[in-house]
Amino acid sequence: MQIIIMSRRERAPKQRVVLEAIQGHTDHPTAEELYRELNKQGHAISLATVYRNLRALAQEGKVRELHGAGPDRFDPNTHPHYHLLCLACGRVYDVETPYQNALDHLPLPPGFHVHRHELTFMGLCPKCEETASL
Amino acid sequence: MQIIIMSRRERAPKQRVVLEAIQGHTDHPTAEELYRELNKQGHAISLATVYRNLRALAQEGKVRELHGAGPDRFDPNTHPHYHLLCLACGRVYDVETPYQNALDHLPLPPGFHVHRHELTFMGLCPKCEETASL
DNA sequence: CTATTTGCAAACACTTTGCACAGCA
DNA sequence: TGCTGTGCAAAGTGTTTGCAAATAG
Repeated sequence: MQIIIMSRRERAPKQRVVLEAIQGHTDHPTAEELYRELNKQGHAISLATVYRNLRALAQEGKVRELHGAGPDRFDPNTHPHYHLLCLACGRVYDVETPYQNALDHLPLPPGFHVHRHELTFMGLCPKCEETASL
Repeated sequence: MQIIIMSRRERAPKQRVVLEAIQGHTDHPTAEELYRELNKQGHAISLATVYRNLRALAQEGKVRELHGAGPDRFDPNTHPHYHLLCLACGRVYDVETPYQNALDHLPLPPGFHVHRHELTFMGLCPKCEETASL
């Protein structure tokens, strides 16, 4: 059990708000998307603060940054896991497949050391598979 | 010795120059790096043209675009293969490991279709493994 | 002559930063 | 008081684009 005593207000309220917002997502939102969502919900917060807190949370290991074409996306799921990028719409989905530890122990040229790997499947999502011309 | 006969001039000379330049690399250069290299070698070419031709070559499948933190990188090796990103210096290396076809046939929720996958190992390169504080 | 390619500079998309102020200890 | 967090606008980085000039067919 944990007892939390706050002397009244908290230290970095916007960071908590950003973290809670992204934790409500499985769809890997961009900073801009979170910013718009928060303001729509009545939280007065600037885009710069959303960026600052997302990057800070990433440093602390509480969210993960995803790079690709277009703006960076953020993932509240920090467990090792994989993604599927829809080649038609650009959305990023989580993939349940267990982390393939073996891949981190493949033989490599001397001097190289693998900490972990990232695996992204490229394909089509249900929403796009019919429409797809690609 | 090489004898070159051209019917006079060619269609998109700068594109050929860009392609040849990147084909001389295994280190996944950025557009800026290629631009500087070419001009150093005496080819008058603009950065915009380097970008335009790299993107065009990518569409034609003659080079591959790599996204990550910082500027996009370009890879003349279009065969399916993997990369190692050095977490210390940011350089990207090719990894010889054979393409794991099995990964493209893992069970997924209905409606998802995998075309291929991209796998990036994160770790340290020989140049950084000693220096590494990370 | 018409279509394509290029350079240049401007525009653009995304992200970070300087600074002044507000909030908390 | 002094340190941290925030907003705002400006600056920064990486990339694309409009347009006119050059070049190819």
